Amino acid sequence: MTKKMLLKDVARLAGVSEMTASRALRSAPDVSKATRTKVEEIARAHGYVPNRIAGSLSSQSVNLVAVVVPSLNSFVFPEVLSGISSVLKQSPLKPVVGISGYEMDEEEDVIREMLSWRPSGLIVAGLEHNEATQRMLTQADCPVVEVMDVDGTPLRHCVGISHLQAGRDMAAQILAQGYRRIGFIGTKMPQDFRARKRFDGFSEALAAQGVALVDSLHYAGDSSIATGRQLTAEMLERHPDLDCIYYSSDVMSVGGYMHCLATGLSVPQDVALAGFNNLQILAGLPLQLATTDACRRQIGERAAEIVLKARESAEELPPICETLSPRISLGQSL
Amino acid sequence: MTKKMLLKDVARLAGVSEMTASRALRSAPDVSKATRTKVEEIARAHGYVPNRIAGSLSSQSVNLVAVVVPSLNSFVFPEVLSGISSVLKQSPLKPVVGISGYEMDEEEDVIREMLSWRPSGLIVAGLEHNEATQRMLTQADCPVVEVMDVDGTPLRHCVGISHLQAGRDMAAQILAQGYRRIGFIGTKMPQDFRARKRFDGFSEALAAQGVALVDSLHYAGDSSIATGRQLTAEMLERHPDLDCIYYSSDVMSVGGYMHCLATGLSVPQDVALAGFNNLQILAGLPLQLATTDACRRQIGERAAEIVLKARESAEELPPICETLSPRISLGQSL
DNA sequence: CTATTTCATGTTACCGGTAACAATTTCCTA
DNA sequence: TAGGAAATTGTTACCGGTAACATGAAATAG
Repeated sequence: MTKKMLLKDVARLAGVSEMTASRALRSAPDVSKATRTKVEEIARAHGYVPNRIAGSLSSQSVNLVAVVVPSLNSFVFPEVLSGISSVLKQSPLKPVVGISGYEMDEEEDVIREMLSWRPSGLIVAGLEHNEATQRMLTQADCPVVEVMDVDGTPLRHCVGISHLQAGRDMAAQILAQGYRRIGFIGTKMPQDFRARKRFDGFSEALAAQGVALVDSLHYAGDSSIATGRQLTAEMLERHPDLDCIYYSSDVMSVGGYMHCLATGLSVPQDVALAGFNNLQILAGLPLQLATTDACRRQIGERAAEIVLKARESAEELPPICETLSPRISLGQSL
Repeated sequence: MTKKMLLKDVARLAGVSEMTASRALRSAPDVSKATRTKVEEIARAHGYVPNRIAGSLSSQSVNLVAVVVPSLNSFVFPEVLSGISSVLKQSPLKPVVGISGYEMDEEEDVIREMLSWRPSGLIVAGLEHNEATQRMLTQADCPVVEVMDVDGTPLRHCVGISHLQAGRDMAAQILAQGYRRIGFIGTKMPQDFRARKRFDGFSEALAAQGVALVDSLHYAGDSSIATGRQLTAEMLERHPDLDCIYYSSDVMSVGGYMHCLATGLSVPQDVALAGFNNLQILAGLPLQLATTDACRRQIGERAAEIVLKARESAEELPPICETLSPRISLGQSL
């Protein structure tokens, strides 16, 4: 109705000072029941929406936690987010998401933008950042938690799994099952450091057993079922004798499985398949595909807990680095 | 290094006034090349991150566009978001996402929170909001665009498709193919108004041709391939003679297809399947499933364009309501 | 060489709340 | 019923920038 309701308008209408109105609306203590009710009523009736910009500037506190992830399409980050949200719900903090697009410079911009709002915490995927970003994160006056990955040097707090080890472990499983003619298919490979680490751990562990990768494909584009299928077809055409393919993501291994379904190859008899992440799309397939659970939800939860703990403690929290243990499930495809 | 760099610190170090430093960092006009360079250098060297809270309070402008969607898990909203982002990239505006969880009261909270930051625009999925939310949106002093759906009364601007019509159209296609024993499977049905509308349009159009739905399942939980498979199994057990199932989402129809693969039913000979959204997961399957493209990306783009246009125009933009035309693709499953 | 612009920089006030502290009122207790 | 603690409300200053206007310096004109 009216132009803009300000706190002073609410206060005037309620016949109290701005300060009292402010306290009433924030349900701060030291306001009489009667006054509080009256102020709240008036505020509601007039659709007053407090200006948090002013409030935050004055109180020097912002109830937001910045969360920076590479992408929302990949099926993997929504679950991290959901872990974060569920923990933050017990607090006044709210998550705000920024997308870095697997690009360090984009990440720098996004993080600068988020920090410029002085959030109460920052959760960022990955340990790899450009120099400017590292400076910002080090100097940020809020807790910073790097998540997903622990292979590297955390700036301070860190929650994740070792992707190198995940790659090695899957290699061990695959070797244990007797496969020897093995291929690897990955996406976003120059930019997705974690996929890269899995690849490194994987091929290293194979090599340690005297097994060389027969073929590997590093596709620059996004992962999708369609590309998984496409790349699998290509690889199997080049090497019809492959007995196992390890993918950088479940999305891709599902694509590989679709190729097998479409061409009548039987899994794992003709070719074994293994992915990574334990995505929801694996559930419900006719065949259970091998994968590694990346503990995504748990990572989100722990990261949020660290932010909360840091907020509560008076002095700066000592660095925390949590390494979670991903679980491999062999399913029926290995 | 130092505690907190403020603009005044940068200014002092550069030997200029705060105002000049401010202008230099915002690349405002009226600053000499030399001064600008110097200020920028000092700011960068000391890792100065401007305080946008203060800046926005003073300039009464916030370069953020609030985007409120029900969920990020459903595979459908990331693409809307991506349309929004791509358009906003040509402007200084940045999207900020909020999740309403298919709950009107949660939506109210999220929208209040977002509006309290005084964004330059608000894009919200759906036309259904509780009363308090409607009031807020009406009184908001920024352009508000309701997206995805046009079946209802937009508050002001609106971009979407008619889900009622989408349901009717799919019914027509299914009837045209000669199917008569038809079932429907939907999820989130009390809360997902758009799925509900498709169902209504669908059954209405069938009824108009004298065909009654043989069975329909309204599942409260989230849609997933696994539940799609599960519910399909249940429905086919109850009604082995069904010749076609229409799902509220492609995720579910993929689940149905998985059931058929697993049990040896052939699609569409034994049972025809149709979904909705034209999600990316459909690509790469051995069989192309029938679906309706919901124009998600385009919806995001147009919504963002409306926000930009409203921002540029001096007076308030007249209401815009754009109805996009979803395209059905029959694929090979009908 | 002075008057008039133009360009670059500085000054002042204010954005809309809230912390900190002061003042007032209410409520007890002796 | 006075005196003091407790509960409530008000006053003042300030958060960290930026708009608007004022000022000073350099450039162009006559």
